[in-house]
Amino acid sequence: MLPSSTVENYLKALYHAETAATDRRLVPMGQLAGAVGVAPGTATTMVKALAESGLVEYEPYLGVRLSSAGAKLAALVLRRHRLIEQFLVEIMGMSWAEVHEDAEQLEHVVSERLIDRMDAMLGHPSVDPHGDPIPTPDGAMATHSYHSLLTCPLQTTVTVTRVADQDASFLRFLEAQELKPGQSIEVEARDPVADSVRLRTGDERLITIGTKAASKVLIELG
Amino acid sequence: MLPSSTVENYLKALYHAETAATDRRLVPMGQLAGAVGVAPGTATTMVKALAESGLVEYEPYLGVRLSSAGAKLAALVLRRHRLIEQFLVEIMGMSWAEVHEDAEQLEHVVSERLIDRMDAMLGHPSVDPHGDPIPTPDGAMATHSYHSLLTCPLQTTVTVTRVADQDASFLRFLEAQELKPGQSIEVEARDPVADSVRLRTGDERLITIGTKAASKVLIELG
DNA sequence: ATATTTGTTTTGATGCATCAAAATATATGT
DNA sequence: ACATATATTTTGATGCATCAAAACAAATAT
Repeated sequence: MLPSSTVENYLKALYHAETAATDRRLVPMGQLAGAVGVAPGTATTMVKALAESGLVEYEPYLGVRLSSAGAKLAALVLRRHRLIEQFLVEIMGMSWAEVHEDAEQLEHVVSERLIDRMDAMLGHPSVDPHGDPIPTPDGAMATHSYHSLLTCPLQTTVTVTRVADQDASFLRFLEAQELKPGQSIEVEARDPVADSVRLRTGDERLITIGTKAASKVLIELG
Repeated sequence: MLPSSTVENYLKALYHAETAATDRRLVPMGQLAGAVGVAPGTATTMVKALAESGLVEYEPYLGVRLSSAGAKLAALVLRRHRLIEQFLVEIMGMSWAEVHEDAEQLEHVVSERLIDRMDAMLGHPSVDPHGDPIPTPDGAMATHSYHSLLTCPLQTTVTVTRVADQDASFLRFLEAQELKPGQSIEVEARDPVADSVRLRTGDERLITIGTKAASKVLIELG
């Protein structure tokens, strides 16, 4: 009855695809297949099985979306993943850049008991090291909507609160540039032609990053 | 190239079967199948595949034994298992009675990085919470030979050093009776007819346990 | 020594997750 | 609107791990 790692991974990928999209359309098969890392036909087959179990709604040729049961399950996988990341960083002293792959494996095998223990040791955190919100045990997740370095006001002090990318080298870059969640910065200027954003960091250094990178750094004002 | 959880479980079961036996004969298929929890035919099939990969030596109808490569791999799985158990008890404050199943799952997915980190946090322990020795990263394991409460001298203070059973209720019993590794006791008397062993615990309580249970409590003198 | 019991291997099949390539449907360009 | 390009589904097959039951071998009993 309990879903296999494979099922959990499909649901997680769908969850990410759905929340990454601005509108709430169906996720096309190709995109899902790409996210999970399988051939398109494999995703079709799997999605039909998931629809059979009531975890997704599938519209042939159009795409797929999570059912409420599927969304809840996805949230619980995300809860495990994010608590594990927080644990690896806070308790085990690992770098936020290197915990993703470990969490990716562990999330499918940790027992509820163990997750509860981690949660308690961490003081029931609401976000993980990347600022991603940690769903509650019943699958509810705070859905804050953020500004990014691309959309926030200029010349205003803002605080990095979340980083929407798990790539290790990008995370190491942010760490080196003092752009981890919690740190304060200011956007000096944006240059659409140069496709760049200029920042003043907390320690008054000026750095310039591309807009794609800037869009992944989410902030809140103040 | 890396062995599946299934392979790791077969090797682990073989390792346990081989070290549990006093002589060093082949492990019969039925026993292996039972230990792994599969039908006999399944074990035969799997063992032939393992032999193909050079991890075991297989003698049809007689049984199977680990090759040196297989023994090394088994030791590394045991290393992961035991470090995880020690971690769950020492760092996460879980009970020694409840960590086995969690470790059973985690041992197949923890990365080397994570295991090394645990090892360091624990100060490179040589035994786990049950007193089982932890193999080194190159697969070497201290093979101490122990007395048990069945074989040790009477009226002599001994120290519990290892418990050769992972059953949660047995472990809880030992804990309640102050018979965990490290605690000092004395064997008062043995009664072969009653199939029992009478003990005086550290706090001078007298308790009587069966010989089967007594044989699982390993001790050293002093 | 032969029959019976016990243990092992073989056989044929199943479920899950996957792929490549063929077939089909949808979208796009001019 | 039609040809072309792109995306999706089907089809047929594969690998791994498993089972049940039939066939077979080894040990045991009388």
